[in-house]
Amino acid sequence: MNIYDISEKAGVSIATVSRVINGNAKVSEKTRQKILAIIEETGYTPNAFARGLGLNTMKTIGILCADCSDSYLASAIYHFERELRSHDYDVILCCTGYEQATKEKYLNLLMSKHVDAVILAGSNFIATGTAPGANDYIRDAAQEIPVIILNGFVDLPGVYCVLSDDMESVYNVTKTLLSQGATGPLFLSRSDSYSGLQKKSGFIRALKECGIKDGEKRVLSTPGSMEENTALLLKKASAGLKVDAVICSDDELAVSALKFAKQMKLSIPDEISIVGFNNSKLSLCCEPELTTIDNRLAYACASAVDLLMKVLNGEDVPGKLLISSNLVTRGTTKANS
Amino acid sequence: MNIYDISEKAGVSIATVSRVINGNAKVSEKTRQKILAIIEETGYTPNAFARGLGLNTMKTIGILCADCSDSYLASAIYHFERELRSHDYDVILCCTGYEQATKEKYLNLLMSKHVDAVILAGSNFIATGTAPGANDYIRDAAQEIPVIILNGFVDLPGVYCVLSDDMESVYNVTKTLLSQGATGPLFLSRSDSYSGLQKKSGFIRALKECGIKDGEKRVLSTPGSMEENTALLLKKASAGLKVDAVICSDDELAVSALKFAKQMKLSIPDEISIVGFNNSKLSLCCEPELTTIDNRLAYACASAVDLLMKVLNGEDVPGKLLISSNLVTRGTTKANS
DNA sequence: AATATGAATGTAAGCGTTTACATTTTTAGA
DNA sequence: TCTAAAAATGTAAACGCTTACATTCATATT
Repeated sequence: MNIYDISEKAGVSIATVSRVINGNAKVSEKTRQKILAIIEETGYTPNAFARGLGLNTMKTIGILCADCSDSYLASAIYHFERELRSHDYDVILCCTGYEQATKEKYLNLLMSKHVDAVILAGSNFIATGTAPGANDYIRDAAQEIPVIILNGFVDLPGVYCVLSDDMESVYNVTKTLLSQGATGPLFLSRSDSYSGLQKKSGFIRALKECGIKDGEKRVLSTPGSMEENTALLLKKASAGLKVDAVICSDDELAVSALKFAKQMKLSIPDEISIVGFNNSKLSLCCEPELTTIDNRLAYACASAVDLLMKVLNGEDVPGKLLISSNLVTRGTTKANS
Repeated sequence: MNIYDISEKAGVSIATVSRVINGNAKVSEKTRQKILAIIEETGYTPNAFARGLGLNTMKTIGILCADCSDSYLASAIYHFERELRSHDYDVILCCTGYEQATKEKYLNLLMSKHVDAVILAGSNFIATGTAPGANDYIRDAAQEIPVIILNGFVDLPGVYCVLSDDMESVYNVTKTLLSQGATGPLFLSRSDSYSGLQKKSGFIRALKECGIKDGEKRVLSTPGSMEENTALLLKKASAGLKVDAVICSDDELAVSALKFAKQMKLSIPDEISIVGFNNSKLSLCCEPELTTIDNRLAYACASAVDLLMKVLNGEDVPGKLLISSNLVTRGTTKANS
């Protein structure tokens, strides 16, 4: 069943059928109805390949993420998909893992499939080290199609970044904890991703303003499993590091901190405060429930798609969009007076 | 940059270039190398649409899931994507939500994009009620392309189901709990999905074998949020229902049960045992950590993709593949003697 | 050296659309 | 009623590939 079959049944040319399908050219109401009826009746759907060949677009957006089983990224993908589909775009998904070479490979793969744009979900796509040209693969891609980055920032033409103001939110919550009397604040982070660095610098700035100089020493980067994280905290504490407030770069780390506090028999939040990040489901599963920074992912994703649609429409948009976060105060911090 | 450019540079015909690209026909080693060098040098990638048009396949599998932010489904998608990509297939993702009409709509949409097969991730794609023809949309799709169902079963030609043996695993764990002396077992479930029903029947069978007749009364279906679930349990308990063992159809429900136990000041696992399902990250975040049924999702997904590849190769494969689960015993049940 | 055979390569049709341009039909104004 | 302009429709080329079939070239056999 192809466009010729339809045109034959309708007694018109394929051009007319095509025009009805695409709805962008004039067709008399009578023939339009007739053709629509036949399409309906036969269940005809245009061949997407042929269409793509002709138009050189397939209304498809590529999403790259390191690991879509990560709850944060999974949520991001969920929101992206919903938003994009509401604009009639398909989503092709690519989980790259965390290796640079793989990221580049899959980005190129998506490019070769002629996606209309690509979304890099997660700040890990941005190299933060000093390796020169580590972000070239993004620059190259952006020369051909729009590139959207969620929670990362690089200043390149054709790259549009949507990020939560992590620095600000960590700064604020740290200030709050310090003002509540904390003297042993700690920042627990997973890696030096772009957003990790942002958060860290917010933390350090807050410390500095309160007269704590060697903030760097109060930043802990930790590799992996919940157990390891808890163990690391225990080790530091037994080595004499005072800990009465832990700000974490995600909720899972906060759970590690929670376990640490329980093992140290510290009462929460009186003797120790804990703050998570992302307001994930996890934050509701703990005892007590986690105070956490809600970076409004759904809103960020919707904004990103909005922005992308404008770009695809040729409108002028800024290369950077900052989304403000909310602190959700629950059981692991003192109520603010 | 297209195949003509390459053929010109190489001084051969486009057919030869095509043969080199596809590697399925004989080309002399000398020309092959020459062409490969030019492809490498120019960075040429074949146009996927044109290719699709010619082959009527785009090496793309559609994955339908209700909600990819659900941690179980997110993991499933992650594993599917990895496996499929290792076979050089792309994944186009579709989150349908839980409404029947939307599921059908998106399935049709994927069909119209000429995906090579479609994976329905999650038992919620199977109607368990008595509505006649509720699964017709699956039957129709399966007439055109292979349909893989994860954790659901319908007996239809062209439909291949990969499921964990939920009935068996719930039966086993229930028996164990009963043998450990539980007299107030409860099955906590989210809805009457296919796998929900399987689990339920395993529970009831175990009860029956131990002389508990009205097993149905010990099955609780609960709608939604963690709070509501906990509240429901509290209500039942205060209405006099004895509860000393809760088997849950997912880990999140188990967390609700955990909260219930804590509020009732029941000691875990001495006065109450709790069993979750899926062995998700959540199960490690609780205090104590959850005993949970590991349905070996990664293995199931890999098996499903294996099976799919065979189907696409025209090999004969069974329509049902059962994956056995493992009980992971942690802090919420007594160690088995 | 002539021929048969098989390997390597080329030619051209086809895949199902979109769309610029050409043609026909309709409409409106005189 | 005739004509000019506008609207509707048709024709055919293009998109970039795959592949059946045709052709050329190399090799082995006699």
